[in-house]
Amino acid sequence: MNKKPVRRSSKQREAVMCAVEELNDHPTADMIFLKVRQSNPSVSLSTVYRNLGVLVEEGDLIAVKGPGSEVHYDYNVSNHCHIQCRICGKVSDIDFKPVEYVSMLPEQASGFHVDGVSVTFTGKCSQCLKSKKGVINEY
Amino acid sequence: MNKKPVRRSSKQREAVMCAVEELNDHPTADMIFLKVRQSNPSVSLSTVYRNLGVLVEEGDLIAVKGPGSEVHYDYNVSNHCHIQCRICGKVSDIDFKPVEYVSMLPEQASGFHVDGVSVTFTGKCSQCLKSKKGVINEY
DNA sequence: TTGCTATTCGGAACTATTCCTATTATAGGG
DNA sequence: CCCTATAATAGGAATAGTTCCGAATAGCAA
Repeated sequence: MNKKPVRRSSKQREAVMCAVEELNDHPTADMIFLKVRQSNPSVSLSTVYRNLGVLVEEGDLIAVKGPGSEVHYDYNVSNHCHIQCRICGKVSDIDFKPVEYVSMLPEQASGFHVDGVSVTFTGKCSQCLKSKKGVINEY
Repeated sequence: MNKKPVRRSSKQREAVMCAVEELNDHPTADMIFLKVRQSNPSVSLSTVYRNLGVLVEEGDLIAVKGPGSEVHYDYNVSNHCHIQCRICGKVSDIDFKPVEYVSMLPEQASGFHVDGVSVTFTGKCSQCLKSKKGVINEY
């Protein structure tokens, strides 16, 4: 029945969790990898990815997908949503509780069993409003 | 200053747009490619991608990103949102108008100039609720 | 028709992520 | 404290989805 494995602790997993908290700005896997490497140079990229997956599965992190191609990770697992800059890809928190809408919608969802919402705003951050670089992804 | 090119019509672009409409169920680039190939076997995958990009840019299509890794395309450009099945990846429309919330939020967005929202629900579709396959992406 | 350049095909390149394999580390008994 | 089962690791290969490139073609304005 494919039961989930018993979790064991590991230095690497702790280091990954730590890095996300210290970076404190919705880092990508690559940014986390670089951060972890600073204190723990032998950690591999695949270890970072595997542990991010585990931490998300355990509910210790949230994975945030926006218009860009990379996944960002958030250690703030409370009910809130995000905004991503179309130009630099930066992700910020917005204090808005989308989960209130979940309970409203299951019946409209044509046969789906609804278990989550992701509300992601897009726009341009204050820095990118000044400088005029190309857009990373125009939706 | 990187001004955008003058658009020309092309058989291929029309075929791509047609395919999205005919498939009528939030197809991915690959599904669109296969559909276009049926009537137009010489069209290349890169042409499909380029035209999807153009059509999205022109506002003729919407690109939908969910928990899966592929982008889905929607010819319904009206104000609504989506739900995606965690298991099979299927995307469906939900008749709910997220744009009403956009105007509420710019000031909370800490310096961002907000220009869009994407509200995507996740869950399990009726078909996948019966059969018990593995989840494509667990957030 | 001519000239400009947007568009095309086809495949190579790229990027983010996952998978693979041999090795190491962890935790729960005995 | 040692044994055993198996979770986790490093490192690199493999994959998937998408973008890029270059030479050839095609749309459109003059």
